[in-house]
Amino acid sequence: MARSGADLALLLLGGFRSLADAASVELAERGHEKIRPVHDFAIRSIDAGADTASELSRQLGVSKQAAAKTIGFLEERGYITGEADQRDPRRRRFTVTTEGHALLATGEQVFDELRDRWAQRIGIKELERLEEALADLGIRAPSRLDTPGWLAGSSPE
Amino acid sequence: MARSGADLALLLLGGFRSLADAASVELAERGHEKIRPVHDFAIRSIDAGADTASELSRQLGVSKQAAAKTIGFLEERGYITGEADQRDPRRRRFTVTTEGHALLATGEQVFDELRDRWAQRIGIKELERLEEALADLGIRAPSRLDTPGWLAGSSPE
DNA sequence: TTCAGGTAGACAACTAGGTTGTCTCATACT
DNA sequence: AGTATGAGACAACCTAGTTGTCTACCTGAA
Repeated sequence: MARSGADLALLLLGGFRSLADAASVELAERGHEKIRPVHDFAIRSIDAGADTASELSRQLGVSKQAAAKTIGFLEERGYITGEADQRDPRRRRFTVTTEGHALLATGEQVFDELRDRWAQRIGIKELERLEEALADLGIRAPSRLDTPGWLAGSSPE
Repeated sequence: MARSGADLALLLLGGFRSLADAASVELAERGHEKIRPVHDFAIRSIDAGADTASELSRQLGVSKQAAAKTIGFLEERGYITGEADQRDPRRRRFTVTTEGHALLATGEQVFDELRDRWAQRIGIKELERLEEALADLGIRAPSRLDTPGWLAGSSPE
């Protein structure tokens, strides 16, 4: 039973890590290796219209160079494909490939399966209650997943 | 309301980040800047007897070099102090200073205050229920807080 | 009593994933 | 036309870790 704030923080981190690590393994087994959340987010952003490096960097809140690196990785892996913009030759416009959409779908599926497994352990009602409590606390998806110093600036401390 | 596994993962991460970021700010305001969780863990380990770099590295599950860096930081900040071992001149033995214990106490306090704030928002019963649900899922403190690839290998994907 | 093996800690070089600054070049406003 | 703005690339750097190699020293066994 957690009684201290630090324990609560560790429970939340542990819960996330538990899901994340399991998902990582699952994804690798299904042919998607070395995928990080930022890749998923990037693909979604591109799909949603952030189809240039600069625009993606704004969407993800990282530097243009970081976005360019991510794009490089995704293109190399075949999740997105790029070609020069007709109207503005400076730009390269990217689109999500079938492979990219498959990654998104697989990722969703993997997480849903993990959630189902949790529901079996503590009951769907209890799980929904947990989700609701967190939502009630106004928790939202972090704008950035990483950030040097995200752990750096904080935590079980 | 979260219905997908990915959302659940983001809620947990968001919850942790929310606590962690707030704690970071609080700690800095109370005179402890640039403190990371690993520092807290390291100090506790040293206090518990892992008083050399090598032993600390084993306790924290990182390389000796990483442990040595952490020790260097903590010593420079005055949280720990070291002196040569009488019996084995290779070793430097470290002890936690008053300052170090103060950091631990402040950290605990900060997290407890943040938890109290959450309790006020959703009620202590609901919060305890959340904690219990996570505990029932067998969630435990991650053995390592960081690990290149902790997010790297996984997540909202 | 010597000597082999293991351990402590330091140094160097490397990796990953970001950062900032500077540059070129092309578009778009005035 | 001319200037401001934005795209993308390059280089250099940062942080927090890694591995490999080295010396110095302890310890236990022949």
